[in-house]
Amino acid sequence: MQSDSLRAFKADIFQALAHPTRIAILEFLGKGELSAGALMEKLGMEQANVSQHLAVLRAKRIVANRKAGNQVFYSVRDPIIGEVLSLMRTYCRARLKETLGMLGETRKAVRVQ
Amino acid sequence: MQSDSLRAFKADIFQALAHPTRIAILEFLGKGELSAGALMEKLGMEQANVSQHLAVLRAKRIVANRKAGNQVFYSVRDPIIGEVLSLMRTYCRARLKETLGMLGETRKAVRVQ
DNA sequence: TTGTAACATTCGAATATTCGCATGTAATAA
DNA sequence: TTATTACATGCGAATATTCGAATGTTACAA
Repeated sequence: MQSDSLRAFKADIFQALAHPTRIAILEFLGKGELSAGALMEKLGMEQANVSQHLAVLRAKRIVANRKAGNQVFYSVRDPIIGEVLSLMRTYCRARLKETLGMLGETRKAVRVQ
Repeated sequence: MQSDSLRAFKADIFQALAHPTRIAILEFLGKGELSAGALMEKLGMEQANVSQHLAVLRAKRIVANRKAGNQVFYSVRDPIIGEVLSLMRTYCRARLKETLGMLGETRKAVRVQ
């Protein structure tokens, strides 16, 4: 049986992944290390906002940060996170496809009417 | 490039997984269909609370429900969810082990002092 | 020293989540 | 019909998350 504290830990990590901006950050970082400024540009969002989301990912130790002079470079600590995101992408694509398929059936039904 | 709506969808699913009780529910359902009452017993929680968490999982279409007379049986719609949880378990176990290891190092360091 | 670029943090308002408690509903038994 | 079992839902308080706006901090250049 699984301990409650392990479940709490998992829930904490899922919570950290439960935001579109943080998912985007982790997807960008999956291709390699990036500075906070580069992430900000790629995301097209406010600097403070990106920094706040990075703080969430740092607090949960999902990303590591390396200072290089003026800049701070971020990277994903464990590649398993990338696998989790990849699996979730597969899942969501299948669900969306299913939903669109259902819409198609509805259209057909309406047309037949 | 990935669409924002796909990321929002993923974030929504992660949000649904971001609670210890819902993780426990999905782990129990991973072994097979269970009634709401059986889940309540296994979880040792209030009926209304379990029902609320089931409502969250239903709203995101992560679980299916089948009425049989007086009871409602729940099941996980897509086995990928089980894979996501399994991967996250691997991740969290590694992180916890790492943390415990660091504590060990600290003890050693203190001892050496 | 002063200035500036690159990030981080704090604060407050808006919003969302979670829980206990009470109540509602559907199926069935008496 | 009335009662009971098995779930679901509505409500309100406590708590957490999120964002923009303002302010700090650190490294380095002038």
